[in-house]
Amino acid sequence: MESRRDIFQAIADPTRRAIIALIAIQAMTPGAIADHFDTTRQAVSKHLRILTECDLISQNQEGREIYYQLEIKKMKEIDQWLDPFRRIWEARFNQLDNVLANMKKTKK
Amino acid sequence: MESRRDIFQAIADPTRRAIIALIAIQAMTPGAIADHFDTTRQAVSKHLRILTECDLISQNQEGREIYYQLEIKKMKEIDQWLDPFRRIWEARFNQLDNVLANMKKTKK
DNA sequence: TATTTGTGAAACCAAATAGTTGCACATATA
DNA sequence: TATATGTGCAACTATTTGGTTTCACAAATA
Repeated sequence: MESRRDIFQAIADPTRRAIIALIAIQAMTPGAIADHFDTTRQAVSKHLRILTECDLISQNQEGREIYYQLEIKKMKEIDQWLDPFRRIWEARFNQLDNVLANMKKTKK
Repeated sequence: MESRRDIFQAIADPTRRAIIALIAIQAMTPGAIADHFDTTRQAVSKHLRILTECDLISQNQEGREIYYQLEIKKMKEIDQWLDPFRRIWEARFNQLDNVLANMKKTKK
């Protein structure tokens, strides 16, 4: 039923964020990933499904083992969403810079 | 009861992301914000409550009107979470750079 | 071949979520 | 003062979520 998954919804869950961080270093099998958490392997499997649905991760079958890896380029979409806000906080920072510069001038 | 809110959970909802983008430009009242959406004012009010709980927005009362504004510095936390991943995709990009450089060399 | 291992999927469940309607209350305005 | 306006909060509801248990099945291994 869930046709289109959302990245932001995907990274909302702390376990999924941990999975992302884990497989960012190197591809891992569901079993190996599950060993890092308190939940069952099946719960991890569901998380992997959700992450796959929004293309944040991809799989690579080797025999009966399936290695999941992070699709790092998909993470860029979050970065892109952040971009206009980044511009705002950089502007604020520059304003602060000006304030400091003026303080220096006044001191002189 | 909701002790600690999570930024990632907060930005998971598309309406909340739209609210964030809206008040990033300038502070707005709940009524004015609600005019931009199909939902009721009360629903927007609940979203504002959630965004407030994780310090993504702050309020400023003026008479009977309450102006909500984005706490841009809180957005930086998302940027910081992204940081290790950013390092990864930049490394990939550099690798690609090397490939291109080598192709040039070979061509020569 | 029989068994173990690695995996996904279905069925079920408690809790959380996003929305609604209805209310209370303070601040403007007539 | 009476009324209109701006707001938050409580109660209720349908849906989604993250988890579990149980099962099916293919690939290794004895």
